[in-house]
Amino acid sequence: MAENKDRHESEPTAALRESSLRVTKQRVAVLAAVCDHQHADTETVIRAVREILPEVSHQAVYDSLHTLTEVGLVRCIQPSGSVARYERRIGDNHHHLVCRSCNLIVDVDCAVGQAPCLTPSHDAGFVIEQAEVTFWGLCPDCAVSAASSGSTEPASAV
Amino acid sequence: MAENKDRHESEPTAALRESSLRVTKQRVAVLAAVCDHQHADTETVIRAVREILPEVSHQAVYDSLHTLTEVGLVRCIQPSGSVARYERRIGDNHHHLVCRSCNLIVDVDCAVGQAPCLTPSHDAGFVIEQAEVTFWGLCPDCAVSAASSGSTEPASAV
DNA sequence: TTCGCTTCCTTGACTCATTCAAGAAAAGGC
DNA sequence: GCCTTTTCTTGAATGAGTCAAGGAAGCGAA
Repeated sequence: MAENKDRHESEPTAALRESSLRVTKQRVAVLAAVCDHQHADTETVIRAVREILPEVSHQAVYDSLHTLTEVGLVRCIQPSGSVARYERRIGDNHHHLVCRSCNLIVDVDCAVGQAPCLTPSHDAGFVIEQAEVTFWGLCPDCAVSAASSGSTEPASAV
Repeated sequence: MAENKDRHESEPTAALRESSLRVTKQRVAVLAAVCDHQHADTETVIRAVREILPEVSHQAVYDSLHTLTEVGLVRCIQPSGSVARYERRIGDNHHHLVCRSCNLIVDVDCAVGQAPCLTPSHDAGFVIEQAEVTFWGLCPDCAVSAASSGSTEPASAV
């Protein structure tokens, strides 16, 4: 228990200090929760944090997530039709596969090296900072279900 | 006025019929509004529709937008942190430039021909149907403001 | 043109993620 | 340990979007 907690706290604590943020147990817990639950939505983060700090307010979690996003310790992604989701993997240029059926999100490395699709055919005069690529489709499980049920609809069971 | 209205109604009407949808004045007006206001959010569409049909309900606009999206007459996009936005240009494989400062959205053609970034380095077993690419940056106006104010912050004036 | 079935629209209430605001509590430099 | 500043708690509010029921309109057939 204790060693588990220590393992979780040491890295987030160091990360907070490196970013010149005050180290509060709420922030440490939020950062650890995002580490443990990749692509978690805010509600999942709140539940995870409350396993360690039962009395934490949802506002503290929202504030922490915003602050951590601002300094770049976590990244916020929001596929169409989804609430905000957070991930700890940052800095590398990776993108996301999203399952249309079960909403599973999976990381994928960039297809074309470091700066993948960072070159639109015509940039309309924009100064481009970042390319965000989302692949929509069916995850392996849902694809199998759809195939075995003989249609592209997600299968209910069997 | 009248000819303007006719010009707007004839194309949407035909499009609705081709998609086997009932032609209602609400749907015609919604489709025309999306044509006239590329990347409009729902509120903008409602306002535009009410210039023609002052009594239209917001629910009718929501329903129409959903139906039109379902049959593929319009496309719904939702950049992170933005509400749903709709566009009439569909079928081609184009992507979007979004200005971080003023939220302007501009279409860009696909960088790599027809199926641009449709090949992630590792597909994790997903059956991929579509790649959605969003380029984040600064539009020409905001880039100029930022440069002339000597920082990357959006300039307030001057 | 009228009839009748089906789909669509209006009305009004509701959900839920997210934000706002004010005061209490905690972090961290001295 | 003290004091200032930042952060957290509490509680209410906002706003995009959804749900549900009944009335209205589209459109194919007669």
